[in-house]
Amino acid sequence: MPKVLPEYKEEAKKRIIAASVEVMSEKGYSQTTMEDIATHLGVSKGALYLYFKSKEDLIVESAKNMQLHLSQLRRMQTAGSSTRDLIDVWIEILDNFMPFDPKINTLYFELVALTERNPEINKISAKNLEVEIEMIEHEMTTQQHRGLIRTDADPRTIAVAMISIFNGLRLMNILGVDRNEIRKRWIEMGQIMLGLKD
Amino acid sequence: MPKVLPEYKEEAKKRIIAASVEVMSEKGYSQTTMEDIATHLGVSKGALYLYFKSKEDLIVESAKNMQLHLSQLRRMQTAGSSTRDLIDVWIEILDNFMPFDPKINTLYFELVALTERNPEINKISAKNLEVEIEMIEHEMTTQQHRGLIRTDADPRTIAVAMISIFNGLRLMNILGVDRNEIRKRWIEMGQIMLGLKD
Amino acid sequence: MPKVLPEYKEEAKKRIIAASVEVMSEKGYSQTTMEDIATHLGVSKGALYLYFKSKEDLIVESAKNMQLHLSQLRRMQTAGSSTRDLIDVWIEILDNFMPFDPKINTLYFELVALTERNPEINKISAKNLEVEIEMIEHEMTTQQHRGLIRTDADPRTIAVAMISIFNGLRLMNILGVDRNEIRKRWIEMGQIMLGLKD
Amino acid sequence: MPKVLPEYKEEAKKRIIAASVEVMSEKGYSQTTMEDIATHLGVSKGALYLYFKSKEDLIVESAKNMQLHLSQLRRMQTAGSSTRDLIDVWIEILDNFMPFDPKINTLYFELVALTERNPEINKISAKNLEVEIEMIEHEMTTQQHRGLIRTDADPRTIAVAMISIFNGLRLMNILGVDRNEIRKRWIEMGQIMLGLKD
DNA sequence: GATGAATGAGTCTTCATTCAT
DNA sequence: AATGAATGAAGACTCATTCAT
Repeated sequence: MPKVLPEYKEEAKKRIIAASVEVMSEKGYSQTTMEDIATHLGVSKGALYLYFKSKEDLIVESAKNMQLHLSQLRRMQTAGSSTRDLIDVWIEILDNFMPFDPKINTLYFELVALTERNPEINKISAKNLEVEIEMIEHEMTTQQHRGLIRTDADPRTIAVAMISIFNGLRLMNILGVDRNEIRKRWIEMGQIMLGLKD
Repeated sequence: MPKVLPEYKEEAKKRIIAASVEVMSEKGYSQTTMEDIATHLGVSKGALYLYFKSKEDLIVESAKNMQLHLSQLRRMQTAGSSTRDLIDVWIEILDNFMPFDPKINTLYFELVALTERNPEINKISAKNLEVEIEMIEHEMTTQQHRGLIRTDADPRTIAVAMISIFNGLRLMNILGVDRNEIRKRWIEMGQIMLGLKD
Repeated sequence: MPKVLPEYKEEAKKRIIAASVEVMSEKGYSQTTMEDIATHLGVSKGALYLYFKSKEDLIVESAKNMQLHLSQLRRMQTAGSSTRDLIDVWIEILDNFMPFDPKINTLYFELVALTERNPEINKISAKNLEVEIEMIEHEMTTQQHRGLIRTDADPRTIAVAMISIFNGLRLMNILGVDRNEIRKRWIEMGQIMLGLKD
Repeated sequence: MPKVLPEYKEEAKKRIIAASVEVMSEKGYSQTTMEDIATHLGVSKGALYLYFKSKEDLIVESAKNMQLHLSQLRRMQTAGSSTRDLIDVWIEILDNFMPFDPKINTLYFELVALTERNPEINKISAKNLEVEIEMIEHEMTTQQHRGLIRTDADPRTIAVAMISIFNGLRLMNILGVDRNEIRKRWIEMGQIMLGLKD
């Protein structure tokens, strides 16, 4: 009587994606085999194909999943208020969303790269990016009106700066730059961008 | 009959690396086969093994080669002088070193990712990055002494910002952000970072 | 609670065989999976194993089932009488037993082929064939005595001819020979074989 | 200097096809793996892919190859002359072209079946068949003019009869009918069809 | 130096079959 | 009786690598 419970199927997919991301983080995207993922989960290879129709499909879903982290940024934004120092929000963004494990950031770049050959996800990612920029831009506009940050800069530029710097620091993390160094520079770059220096 | 003339051998290697980068830009690193590269060059697969002892080896060399572009940045720096507006130097950096072809930037990320699993290149890249930061930092210090840029920021922070932003914009290029938009934001970010606003 | 009612079980088997033949006609024997058959029936794969202990078993039963069509030929024979033109009987055999759908004839050949690797069915089929030949031979003998067909031919030869031609025309159907062309040739071949010309 | 010598490549393909037909005759088309064929040839699996881009491709070529036997029938025809009894030509056709090995005939039917799902070969086979019919038809017409065979039958019908019977007898061979029985019936059917009785 | 040919380990994918519920 | 889920043994195909010529 019970047809496939969608919840169960979704649940299983999520677990597979999680395993997939874990293994890919460890071995690298192109070195990861279906076998690896299955073993990691303790199931048979065949089982993976009950939930994803191909490796490509699984990778694409995993990639979409990683994007989520990025787009969760938005939740943070509205937390900013006059009562808290704005720079604290800036700092929290790093602390909450930067995976300081180089393997994760490496995988992030691998999947972005993958994206370039897969128009479908490229579109999604591009859309996500735009939404993100607009979200931050909107927030910056608000803060400008409140007189809490510099008003001599296009709020969109500040948004683009924040995201670019964040991703640029991922790369530095991969290349071994120290976590504290990254954090310190992130903070000072924030002060400059937001105009909080002096 | 003398041993292989080193010059010739080096010449050949360079051509292979160039072909390799070209093909990888087009098809993606993990999709590129030795066959592809050989075909692109019009030689046999076997020939590649006369110059590189494995695919890994070839890729590593190709990766090193791509880093060059980045490290050429240094040449630019000393071009900055009081007679020219500093922002022009900043702009030239983008114009000269940003490959606006998403495929190239994608490959750049793929190779950085590759790096993470290959300690050897990771070390080299890390070293290159550090040299670069120091170079820019030194330049910024000079400019601060001349009073041409903001003095209320750690010159190393400015260096890190420049590089981070640059790489962050590579990602935006991959995700389809318009070239003009990127250029426009780069300029304004430069003005902010260097303290040239108003 | 009594054992499975044999009638029910037989009923179910028949339905599965029918579905199996249908699907195999469409996709070809070797391309047909248990999944296909189950889906076609709207049951689970596991259910098939309640009635057949293996795919091989199911196929063998399906093959036997197809042979039936062939052996039904016998019913026709006695229909021939002096009052009706014998050629009409000949024609009816084609009209009643030739499946003009190439897919069916293709499956017929596939199953005959399958037979060759399965001694069990091969024996059965061989037996069926022999029975058939004898049946027709007997009929032909009767007609010869009545003086309704040529008497200068071994009645068994006529029987073999009828069956061979019938099967040879299946092949022509598969290769796209037009239905009317086939029918027309069948009739003239009948006239020749039975000696009804002029 | 020597690019692939087409002769060599063709030579290799032929050997592979021959092995393929041999193994398929033995194990059946759908049970034959690339591994089987490679092993039979004493080469690696990979080698097969140097000559055929897929198993499908190899099978199709093998199928085409089998058709050749059929279409060689034409060579026989013109051999018929008034000086030799026509029935001898008829007999030679069986003796030369009927593979009395049930395995071969089985494979023949399997490949015909395969054909039905592959429009490309189906077209070729249909064309071959038509050519064959016309060839025989033409021959029969000639013989009719010479007064050597019955003139009260459409020569095309005789052609269709010959081919149908031939293929129908393949099936009997598969089902275990004795070689001598087949030969005997073939001869008498020939006499009837050609009108050589009495 | 260069190549055509061959290799074989590795990978994805399919599918008959089993089994707990 | 029936099913959803899982299994694992194949099997097609790829590709880095080797090597005789």
